[in-house]
Amino acid sequence: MGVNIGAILEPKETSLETISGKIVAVDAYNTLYQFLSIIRQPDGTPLKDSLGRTTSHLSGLIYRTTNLMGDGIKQVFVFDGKPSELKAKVIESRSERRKEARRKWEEAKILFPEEAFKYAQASARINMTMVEEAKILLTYLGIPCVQAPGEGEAQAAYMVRRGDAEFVSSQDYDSLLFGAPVVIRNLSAARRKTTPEVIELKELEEKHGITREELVDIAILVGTDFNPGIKGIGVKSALKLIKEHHSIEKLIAEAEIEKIDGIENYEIVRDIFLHPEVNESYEIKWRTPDEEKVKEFLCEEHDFSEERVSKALERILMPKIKQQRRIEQWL
DNA sequence: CCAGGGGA
DNA sequence: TCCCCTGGG
Repeated sequence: MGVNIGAILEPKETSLETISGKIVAVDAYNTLYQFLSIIRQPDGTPLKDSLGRTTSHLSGLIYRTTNLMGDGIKQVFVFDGKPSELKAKVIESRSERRKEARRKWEEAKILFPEEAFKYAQASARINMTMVEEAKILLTYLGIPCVQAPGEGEAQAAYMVRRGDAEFVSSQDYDSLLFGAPVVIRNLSAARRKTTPEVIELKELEEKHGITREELVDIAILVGTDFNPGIKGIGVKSALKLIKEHHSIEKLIAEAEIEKIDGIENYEIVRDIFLHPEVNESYEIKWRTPDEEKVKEFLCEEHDFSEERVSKALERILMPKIKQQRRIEQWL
């Protein structure tokens, strides 16, 4: 998933307190996928309501969003639009991979139960219903949703560039290529073990002495969702090549690479990252959460525990009053 | 993933 | 308070 440039990045640890009061543009698809693949029983079965409908994505959403809201973090969810036709190959191969994983999952459930979970994870797929349900829940929570015409990460990056948000929240790095100044990873509830970390585009450029255009060319050499990349070239060697030659054109001209298999369409891919299609007239507005609607949707329709949902909602309606009391007592 | 309880 | 574990839907 996404582009594999992690090895040349140096994420900096941060904290929820640092992010408090700031706006985060959340890569919705990435987040939902994460929930769907991880929130499962040991045998790989996702959470389901009494009618057998999957609810893992809703469970993840309600608890995390309310936790972050309680910590004073504002979220706007950005949803994917139509995928580029160049993604057809990737989509096809992912679909194949999932089919194979599903088969292995069924097999493992009987023969190697301890392996079942990982195959279930690999077979996870976000469908249209899940996306619609997520939008409904977020709307009831008063969290704005922005629809991208194309790539959600491109839209989120644009929103940060415009100053409408401070970070893109995603586990993938693609939004850096789309020009997001700051990406935040591991944004989750406070008591998790993993700490949130930020990657700044400017720092990355300065550290390696490259421009974003060059970074995009590095990614193309390695492989993106829009092209396979050159076999045998990882991010380290791609960085070295581009630092030396500055562009794929020159790299080819100077005959440094023998075959261009896997990067034939590099000009188009480059254009996708540098000039993506975005919606410029979105509206971001936070509303007061509709407690009753949230409870109706989650508890009545999807069998969530009313006690748990109420507690989650309390976090947004009384955000961190405890802390204030403690300070008052001290004074 | 997150909630909540139990034990150190 | 922290860590670990189990269940959540």
